[in-house]
Amino acid sequence: MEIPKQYDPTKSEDKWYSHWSNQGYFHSTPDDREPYTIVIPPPNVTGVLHMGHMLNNTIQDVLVRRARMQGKNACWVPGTDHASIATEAKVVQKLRAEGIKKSDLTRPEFLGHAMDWKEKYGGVILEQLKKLGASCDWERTDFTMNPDYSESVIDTFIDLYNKGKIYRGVRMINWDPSAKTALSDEEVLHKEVNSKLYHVRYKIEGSEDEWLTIATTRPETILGDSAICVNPNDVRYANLKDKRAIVPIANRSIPIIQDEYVEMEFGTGCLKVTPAHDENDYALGGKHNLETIDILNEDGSLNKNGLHYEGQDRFEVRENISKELDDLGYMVKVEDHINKVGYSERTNAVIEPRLSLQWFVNMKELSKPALDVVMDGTIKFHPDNMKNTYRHWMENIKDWCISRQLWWGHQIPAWYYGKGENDFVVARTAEEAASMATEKSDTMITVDDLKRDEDVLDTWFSSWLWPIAVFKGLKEPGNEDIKYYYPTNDLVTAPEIMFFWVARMIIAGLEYLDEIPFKNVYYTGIVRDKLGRKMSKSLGNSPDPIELINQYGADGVRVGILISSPAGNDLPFDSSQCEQGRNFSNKVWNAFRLVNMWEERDIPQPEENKLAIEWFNSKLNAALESINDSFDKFRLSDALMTTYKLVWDDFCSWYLEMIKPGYKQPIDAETLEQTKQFFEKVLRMMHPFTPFVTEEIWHWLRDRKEGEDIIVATWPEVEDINKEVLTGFETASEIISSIRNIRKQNNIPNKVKIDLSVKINATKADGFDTVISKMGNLENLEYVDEKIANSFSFIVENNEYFIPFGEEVDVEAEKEKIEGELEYAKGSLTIVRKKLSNERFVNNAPEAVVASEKKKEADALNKIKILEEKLAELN
RNA sequence: GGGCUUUUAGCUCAGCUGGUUCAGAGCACCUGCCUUACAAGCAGGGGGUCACUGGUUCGAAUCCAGUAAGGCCCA
Repeated sequence: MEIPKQYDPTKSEDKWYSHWSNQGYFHSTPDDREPYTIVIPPPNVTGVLHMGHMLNNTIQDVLVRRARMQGKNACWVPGTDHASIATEAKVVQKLRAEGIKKSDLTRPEFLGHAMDWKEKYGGVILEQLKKLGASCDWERTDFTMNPDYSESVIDTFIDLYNKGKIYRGVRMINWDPSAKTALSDEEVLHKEVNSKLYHVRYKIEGSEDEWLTIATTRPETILGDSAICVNPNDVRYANLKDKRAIVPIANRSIPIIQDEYVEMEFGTGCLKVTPAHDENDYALGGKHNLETIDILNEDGSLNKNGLHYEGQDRFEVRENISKELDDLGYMVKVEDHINKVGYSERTNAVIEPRLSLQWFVNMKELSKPALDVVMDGTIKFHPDNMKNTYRHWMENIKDWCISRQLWWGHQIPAWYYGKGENDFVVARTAEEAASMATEKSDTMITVDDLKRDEDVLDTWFSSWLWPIAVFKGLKEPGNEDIKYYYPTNDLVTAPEIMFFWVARMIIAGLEYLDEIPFKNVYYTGIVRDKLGRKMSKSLGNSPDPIELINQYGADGVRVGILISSPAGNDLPFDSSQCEQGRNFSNKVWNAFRLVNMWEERDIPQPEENKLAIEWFNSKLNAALESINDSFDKFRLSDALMTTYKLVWDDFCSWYLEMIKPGYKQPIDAETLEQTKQFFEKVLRMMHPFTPFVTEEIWHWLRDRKEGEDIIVATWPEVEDINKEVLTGFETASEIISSIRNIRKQNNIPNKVKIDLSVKINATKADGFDTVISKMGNLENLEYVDEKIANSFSFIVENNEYFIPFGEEVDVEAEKEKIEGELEYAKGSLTIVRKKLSNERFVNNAPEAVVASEKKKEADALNKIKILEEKLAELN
């Protein structure tokens, strides 16, 4: 059968993926084997696969496939999260396009639309993962709003509430005026922006023409001012004590207070205090008992406290009011200023600090044990230094705002029966709530009297249960799955998810199962483009992963993405890396074509083949040992690079060339069999990285029975490594390279056979002569006692090698070359002698080091002698 | 402003407890080759004051201090 010269991924990828799937290799059920479990960081249902997912899931698949081959019961649980804000925004947008307003729908109607949307689009990303080769257990695919999962989320809320770890209260929260919901601190991104610092003067109450000047970046909030604050140590403003100022435009009188909180150096040293719209001001307001004047509506426009600006957007007002202040003579000056502004992670709207009644999780107590298990190494972070960031956050943890003013999500199970702040109960069902409310209020309350909290829970309040909930560990405590698979082994995620998710999963795991959720956390880097920018949808600088797969094959992309992505380091991505990956597949494919075309014959095994086999066996095992070590340390790109070099350099460039029979010549049976076994081993080692091409070749290489697939083949064991053979080969390869060099420099074609004479000066190195003969295409290899006149020569380990001159030889060029080498040898001699003449070195350095320097000296002297003789001969 | 972290070849990175893996790898680049598995290839080659300054040491890319420039997180 004709086998194409180039490997075509499109012919094998879908075929093998469905084969694996049909054979049930991805599915796991508990048994006697050691489990190896990964839960996928659930991608967002609104998402499409981007390069970050590619990186993340390639890593997980590599880990899972290797574990499976190691005989572990590998289970990779996939799924998605419901992504409250993002999904609700998408659905609202879609409905709007159809002419439907969310406000015209009832909650159940809206949720119906949202669920339809999820059914239609929510699985896209999981389908895309299949293209990548992800060996997830699809039968276990979960979703954070599946009925069982949802019950666990609600139960958790109720439980934490009953334990007093969830409370409801008025706090300053992050308000997203676009999504019209509260956000947690983690969902706010702070960006540095060019803005302005407005210097505005306020008249001192009761004075003729006495003023104070404040500096603010937000002049629109002036209408919500309830005080001016100065530092009591600020002599400039000592005269303002106990006075009052008049807010411009609003013409309200406000107190001038003193507090050391104010930085004297910043701005003018006078701070306007707006307790309703700034976290720090809110604290000051509480301390000094100030009025709280809220000037904003939930959509970011001004309310009636905004006076004639009512209804205008906050940013319009900023423009307009600064003009008005200027017109009225209040604006002293406007300076350029760089400050940090918070943006909504999801909608990119500028966040408003807003005073609001929300639900919170008290994090102080919960976080303590979660900090400990990371610091004491019970859970390992890769890279390790991520621990520092984790500790810093955990030690400064704030309460977690978990309510969101949205419909898509888990509706908070709180039921209100009255107007009072505490007139509510937390319960699973309305009926339960009614009886609890009756008891609490001491009056008869029915289901009809109750109003359920409108809000839903933060999506992360459900994803933090992921490693437990996918195994129904809360719904059916102690079931087979949770006992077997939990704690999971490794979690692979991005560093920015550490607080959103990693920390909270650890908290939930310890709180509910009294056990960590995973043993290792591998933090991937951020995928960046060539210019170092983070790949993002908005920049449009991210290649479409599916396109890449079509172009280079899934294997090629997997290699391309892993070849330079050490844990925790950013991954500067360039599609040329995928090209390298594609080339790698092709290389192996062609190695297979070579082996495949050899004709087996019952002939004696040549000496050089025996040696080649012995050498490659040691080489492979040495590489395997190093690859295993890299895997253990989660250094996947190192593991891949070692594999890559083993396959390309050692297996293809050296081993196959060493045993390759002459053109149309047969190969002995023993060598062929051994070679196939080697091939199978390297394929197995490659398989986690390049699953498709290895499965394809695996089946070409031999006839396989049902179930003999590489995906379930065993990971090779490290066997004997013969160090002597390895060093012997090193020397031989140096000799072969030197021969090739001489050929090249003197235009001796590779086809032309040449003679090589060897003069042993030191120890005779190795038994690689047959290999050298073959690889150097030698006619004769002989040992001599005297130098060979009229020959090219080179030195390896103090032994001299001679290749007789052909007819036309440039003696001058040869002399020049030798002079160059001589120069170099003399140079190294002076360096070594300088070292050895330093008494303190000789006296203080360890013996071994001194001895090695002495050997260097001897070697250099020897080399100089040989070269000088050679030169004399040429003259 | 606080914490963490990085700086080694054109690019991306290794380099463990200071000294024979000490200046390395892959890619890119240059020069030959369409040699019979592979031009998605083969054989060669060039390229680095290890950010800077000082210190410790017989000896520093490696340890210490400072400086500079980047990155991340938090305020």
